[in-house]
Amino acid sequence: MPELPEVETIVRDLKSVLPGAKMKAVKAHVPSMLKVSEVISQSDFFDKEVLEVSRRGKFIIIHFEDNLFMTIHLRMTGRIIVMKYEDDQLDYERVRIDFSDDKSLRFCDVRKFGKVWLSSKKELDDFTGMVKLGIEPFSSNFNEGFFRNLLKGRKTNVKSFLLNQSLIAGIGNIYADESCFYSKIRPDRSVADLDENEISLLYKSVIRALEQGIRNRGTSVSNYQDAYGKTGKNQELLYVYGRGNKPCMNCKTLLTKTRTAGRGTVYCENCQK
DNA sequence: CATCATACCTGTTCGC
DNA sequence: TGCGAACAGGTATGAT
Repeated sequence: MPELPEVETIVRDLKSVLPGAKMKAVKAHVPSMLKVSEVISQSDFFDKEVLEVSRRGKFIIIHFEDNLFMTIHLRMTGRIIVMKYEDDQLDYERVRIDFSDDKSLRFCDVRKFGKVWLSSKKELDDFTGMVKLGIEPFSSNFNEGFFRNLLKGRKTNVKSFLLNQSLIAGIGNIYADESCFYSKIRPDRSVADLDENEISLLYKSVIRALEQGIRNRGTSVSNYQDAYGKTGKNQELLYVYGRGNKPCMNCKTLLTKTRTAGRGTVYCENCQK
């Protein structure tokens, strides 16, 4: 659920409220969800100012002065809310970080898959697992040629390829299915069978799907909300994700729901070849 | 190395 | 209506 567009939306929200604030306290209601690297302690962050907020794949990175970093991954049901300082604990609140200026960041997560890491800059990549991430879809290096080279020699199917974070960072189940529909390619096709035209179309479709998601402040299909607790609008623009057995918006054929790459996958048998 | 299956969780939906 | 099974999906891990 929270995929690149949802995380990007939250990061933009955080950029407008966190820089300049100083961390005052950290409280992990579920201790296993807060990981502190061995070379620092959480008290090192106290009174340190937030310099900037950024994103890498589906990771949220909060950069503090003195080269200290707080990294957050929402996994599937994670949510971040920035609110005024209050003592009330939110539903499924797992980690609470209080800042100066009456601000409080709450990390809520029904299923407890999400994580918060505290680390120095030096160990940031290895400690969080970000080191394994592939290219950013919106980096200038990610052009059609790069995409073609990524596919070269692989035998996996299109869906698995798109979901593999070590190749391209940020695509999840929603945008993978939508990208396949845009490019009229079945998700279970082998990438080795794609012709030049299809590769080109798939590349453009990935960018189009992610851009549209960001423009609409994310897809709220289950419980995704931005940092202010508001839902996105992209769910109104989905062609296939979550629409199994409903008519294709293009040809009215009932959409097929299957399992590919271990995920629920929806596509149109008529439109996608 | 590449690929695939499974575990991690818990609220929701489905089938009988 | 009630209850248990299946499902939801991002990623680390282990198996092949």
